[in-house]
Amino acid sequence: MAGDGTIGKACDVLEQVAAFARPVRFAELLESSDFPKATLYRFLQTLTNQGMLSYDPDRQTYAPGMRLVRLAHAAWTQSSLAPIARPFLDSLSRETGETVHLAQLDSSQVLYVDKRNAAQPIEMYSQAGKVGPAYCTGVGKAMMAFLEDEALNKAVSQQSYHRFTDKTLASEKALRADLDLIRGRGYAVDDEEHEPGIICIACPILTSGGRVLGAISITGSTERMNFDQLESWVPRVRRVAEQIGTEAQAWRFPETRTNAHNDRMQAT
Amino acid sequence: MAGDGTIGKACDVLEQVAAFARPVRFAELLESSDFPKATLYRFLQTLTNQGMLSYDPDRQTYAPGMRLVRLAHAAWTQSSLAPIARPFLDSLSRETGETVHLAQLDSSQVLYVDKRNAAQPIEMYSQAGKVGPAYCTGVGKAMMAFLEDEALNKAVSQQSYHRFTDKTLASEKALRADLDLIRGRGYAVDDEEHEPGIICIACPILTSGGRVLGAISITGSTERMNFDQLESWVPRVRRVAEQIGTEAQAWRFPETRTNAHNDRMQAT
DNA sequence: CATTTTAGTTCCAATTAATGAAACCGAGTT
DNA sequence: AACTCGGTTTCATTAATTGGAACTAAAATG
Repeated sequence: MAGDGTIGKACDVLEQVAAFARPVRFAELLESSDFPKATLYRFLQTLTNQGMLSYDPDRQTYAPGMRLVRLAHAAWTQSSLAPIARPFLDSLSRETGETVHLAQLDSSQVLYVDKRNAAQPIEMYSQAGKVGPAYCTGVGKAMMAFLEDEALNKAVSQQSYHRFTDKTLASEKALRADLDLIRGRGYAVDDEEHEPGIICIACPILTSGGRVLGAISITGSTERMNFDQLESWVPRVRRVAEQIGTEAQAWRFPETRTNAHNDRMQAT
Repeated sequence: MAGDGTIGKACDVLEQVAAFARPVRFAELLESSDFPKATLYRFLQTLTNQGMLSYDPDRQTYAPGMRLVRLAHAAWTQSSLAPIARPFLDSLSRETGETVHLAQLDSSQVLYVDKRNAAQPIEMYSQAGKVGPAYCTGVGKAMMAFLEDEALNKAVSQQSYHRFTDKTLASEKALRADLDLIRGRGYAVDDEEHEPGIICIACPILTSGGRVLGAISITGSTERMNFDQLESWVPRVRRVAEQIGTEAQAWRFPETRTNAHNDRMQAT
C-alpha cells in the first residue's frame, strides 16, 4: 500500500501476519509477500523482539503479539468514539433491547469500536477491533454517504463488492444510488445485504461542520421484527448520534481542517 | 528499551505516545524523548501516515491510532488465552457472581485480556488491553511466583514498588517472601494491596511442564465479603485454571522451548 | 543408508534510507 | 517592527537496510 520507508514496510508485514487469521509459517508469509527471503526474515525477527509479533518456537509460527493489545487499549481510550459514546450506547441498548453497534471508518473498512449485545453485558475486544465491509453494512453506508467527494470516491472505489446475499449492492453504481438516498433521508438501512435474516438501521455521527466521525446502528433479525419496528427507532438513534457528535467535537474532534500539515499527512 | 534499528525506535515512539494517557503535542513528546527534533518529527509523520498514530490537526496532538485496534483484535484472537478461556470465565462468573479477570504477563506487567463484571459491579477499571502492576495484584503475583529463576529475577527487578495503599508490598524483599508463600499454597491473594477495599484470589495458568501462561482471579470488595468467602472458591478457580492450561497447551502453547532460534529471539 | 529437497538462517558488499544541525516559517507577543 | 515559540524543511553526513547467494538442519525420497 503506502511505502514510507522501513516503518511502512514493517507495518505491511504486521498487517500481513494479521491477515492470516491464524498462526502462520515463514514460508507462507514469504510467498504472499513481495520481500526477499532475508528481508522478510529480519523483519519478523525484529517485530518478534519488539513484542509486536509472537513466535511459537515449536510450530515455528508467527502471530500478532500481545504488545498490540496493550497499545490498542490506549488507542481505543484516546482516539475512538467509544469512551464518549458509552453512556449513550448503554441507554440505547436498554431502551431497544436490541444489538447496538458503534463503528468508525478505517481505510475504507468498517471498524467496530464498541457494541452492546441484546442480552449480555459488554465484551471488549471480542467485538471491538473487528472489521467488516463498508458497502453492505448499515454503519458503513451511513458513514460513506456523508463523506466529502474526494474521500467518498476513494472509499467507494476500494470496496470489494462481494455478493454476500442476493440483496447485496454488488456494484459501485448500486452503492452510489443507495448513498444518495441515505444522504437524503439521513439514515442508512441494511436489508439483509450482508447476512441473510439480519437487518439494521444506522445513523452517521457528524460534527457540526458535517465531517464524518462514525456511525451507530441498531440490528435485528427478520424473524423477530420488521423494518417498521426498526425504523421507529430512527429518531431516537439520530438524536443519540447528534449528541455523541456534539460531545466528541467538544472533546476530541474539533472542526478546523485543511492546513498545510493536514494536506501532507493525507497525501499519497 | 531494546534498540533494534529503525523499527525498535518506531515502537518506542509509539509506546511513548501511548504512555501519555491523552493526546499529546509534539513539544511534549520531544522533551520526554531522546530523539532530536527532526528525527522525532519524521517518525511521527510516518506513523501517522500508517494509521498507527492519529493526528488532530487543530490541536496538533498525536494519539495512538485506530489501526492498532484492528491489529490488536487479531492478536487477541490468535495469541491470547481469551478465546480458549472464554467458556470457563463465563461459568466462573455465573457461579460466583463476582468479577473475574484473565491476565497474561507482558514485559513484567499484568495485561488483562478478558474480564467478567460482577453481578453487582463495583467501581473499578480494568478492561481487555489494560495493563496493571504485577507486584501488587493477585494475577501478577500468581504468575510471577511460578516463573523460572531467570525470568522471575527479571520480573521482580522491573517492578516499580509504588505504595498504592498501606498494605502494598513495596519492596523486592517483601514481594519475594509473598511469592514463596504463593508457590507453596498454589494461589495468590491480594489483600487491598492495589486499591483499598478491593481483595482478590488468583491462580496461575500453567502448562504441564510448569511454564506460566497466565492467571485468573476472582475479585471482591471488603464491604460485601471477607477472605473466607473468597478463598472458598480457590479449589474451583484452581480447577478452571488447570483446564484452561490443558486446553491452551493442546491448541496453542506446546511445551518445547530452548532451541537456538528461541534463544536468539529472547536475547538483548 | 545415501541423496535430494525443502525450510529456515546467516553473510557481506552495494545501496538506500535515516539522521540531526541548522535554517526556515508562520502565528501570536512584546 | 522585532522577537519568541512551536513546528517544519533542507541537505550533506552517517548508519542502516538490502538481497543475492551461500549455508545448515531436517525432512522427504530413492
